[in-house]
Amino acid sequence: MEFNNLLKQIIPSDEAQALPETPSRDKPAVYTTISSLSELKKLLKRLSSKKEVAVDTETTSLDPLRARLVGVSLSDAATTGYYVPLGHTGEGEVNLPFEEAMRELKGFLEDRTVQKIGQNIKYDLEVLHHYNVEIEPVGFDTMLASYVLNPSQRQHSLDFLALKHFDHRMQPIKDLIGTGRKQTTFDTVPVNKATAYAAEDADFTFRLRGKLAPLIHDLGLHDLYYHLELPLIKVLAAMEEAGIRVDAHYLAGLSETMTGKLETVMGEIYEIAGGEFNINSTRQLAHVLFEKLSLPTKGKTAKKTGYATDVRVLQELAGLHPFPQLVLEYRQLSKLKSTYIDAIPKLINPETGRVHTSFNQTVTATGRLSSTDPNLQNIPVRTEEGRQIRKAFVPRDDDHVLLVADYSQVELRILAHYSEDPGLIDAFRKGEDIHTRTASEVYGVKPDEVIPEMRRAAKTANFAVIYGVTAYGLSQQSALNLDEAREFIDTYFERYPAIRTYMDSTMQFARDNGYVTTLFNRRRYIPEINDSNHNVRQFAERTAINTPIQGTAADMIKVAMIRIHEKMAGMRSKMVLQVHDELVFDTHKSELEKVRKIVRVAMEKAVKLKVPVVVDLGVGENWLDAK
DNA sequence: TCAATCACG
DNA sequence: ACGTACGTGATTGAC
Repeated sequence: MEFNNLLKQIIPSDEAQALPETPSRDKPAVYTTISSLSELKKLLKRLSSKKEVAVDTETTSLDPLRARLVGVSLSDAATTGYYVPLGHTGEGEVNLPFEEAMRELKGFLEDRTVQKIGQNIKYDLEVLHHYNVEIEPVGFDTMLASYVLNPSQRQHSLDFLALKHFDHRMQPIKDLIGTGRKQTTFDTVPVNKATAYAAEDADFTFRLRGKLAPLIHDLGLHDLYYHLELPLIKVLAAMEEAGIRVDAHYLAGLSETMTGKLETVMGEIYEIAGGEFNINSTRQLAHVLFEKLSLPTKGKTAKKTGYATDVRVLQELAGLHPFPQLVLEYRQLSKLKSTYIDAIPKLINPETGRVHTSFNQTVTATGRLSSTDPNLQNIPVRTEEGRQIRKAFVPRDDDHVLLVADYSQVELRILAHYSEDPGLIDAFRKGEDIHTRTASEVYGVKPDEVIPEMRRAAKTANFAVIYGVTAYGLSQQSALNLDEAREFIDTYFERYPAIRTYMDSTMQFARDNGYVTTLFNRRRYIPEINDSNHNVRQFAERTAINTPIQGTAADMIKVAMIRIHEKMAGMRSKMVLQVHDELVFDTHKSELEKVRKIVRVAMEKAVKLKVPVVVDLGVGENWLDAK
């Protein structure tokens, strides 16, 4: 039921009259079940003369690659919607004949004269692709539009957007399929109820386009939206469909090894603790560390609910007692086992034998992608034990190899571009090792006199600048103490003076406008930049510094991905993963040189910066060896 | 559902 | 004198 009507029932009618009008109040929505093939043909014939039509699919699963199609809904005007039942399984339910109906729908969905509008249309693309149906052209995605308008907004669901933009409460899906253990699938929903639900989805998707498209235009987001984010949808859909092969047999072996190691470490831990306890429980662990063993505490947890036992604390305590080191080992091993070694094989799709992550395009505040189910953007690489897990990611068969391409120092190059700092630009133009150059500048020694310790400090400082440097933060991350960190930063800005100017002017822009932008005009609002609370304001300032840099890097790789996808059309090789500054390709051996060239050029020429953009390429029989 | 922890760029 | 790195997602325990 519509929200204003709900209110009308509980407040006096004269007050209800004062509520703002919405179209649905004036004109009740008409949602129609399409109950025969001839009706479908008639409808699609009428819709084929429209400029744009909203499309939505109803299925049996949130996972588009496992989902079976249950119905399709369409809308070509506010307050109207149509539902085409295809796979309802309830007793006495009437579906359209599947093959014939799909043939008609395919003709319409692939009719290039009609722009298709969707909400999270990547999902519908993947579902329909399973039935050999494309959606083209994709003219608008309401979820993606909402994200581009405000990437900090937590929700872009249709329910949320209908409430926000139309003050309308959508019918909850829970009302149809239930929740928890009693949850059913959409195919068991009676057709009449399905129509009310599904047609409403298409209706409000259509209406939202009318609201959001002008906003996209008004905020100068046209190019970002129509030439970057919207075309990326199909690229991501193809990557998700392709998936990556995982060697489950190898991981099973790793799991056995890990179990053995864990048992050994656990035994040693219980020995010292004088009895068994749950090492995973920070409360129980803190009890053992700080009461039984009387080790000194190193501060509270973030929310101050207890004493911290994180890696930094345990590393410090490791100098005093053998126990903390064992806990560190336990933590590392159990993390790898539960999060990766045992979890990933469960997500192998039995049909394809591969893992198909979901790349989310509407999550991050900066414009980056995120990856879930499983997250393939945080596969271990930093420790030796972790690297063994990377080896499990392999080419699809013996005719393929993995090709990895990653941007070299892309965020620092973007900083050089934005700040136009002469020293930073000079270093990149000469192809110098940027961290050695920084160490040489700050410590005042020749590059060949830079010792590893100096380079390490310089490297940390270079990252710190991108994050919005503070002396305290640098001292926590490096071997420098607070005073040394202060001095290091002072000297750093003496050597790279334009960086400080750039940081100041970025913060000033944020204070004046309430937002910052990337090179592609992606916008992130930072209202806290003028907050009266010092901490809140400083956090906002670091965000203001970091977002244009991280966000521009995200823009760049998205441009490259679209170009690469176009250039690789019809080839056997597939782009399969993106990890922020890295792309992974499952490459047919016969196409290796061609793919290499396409990828290098697309990535390096995605954006013209004032410094060279450099890409490192590697090839191997698994993800680790290819890097 | 939140907090703590830790995996990645 | 403030209290601090930027951006994510998954697992586990505790309530």
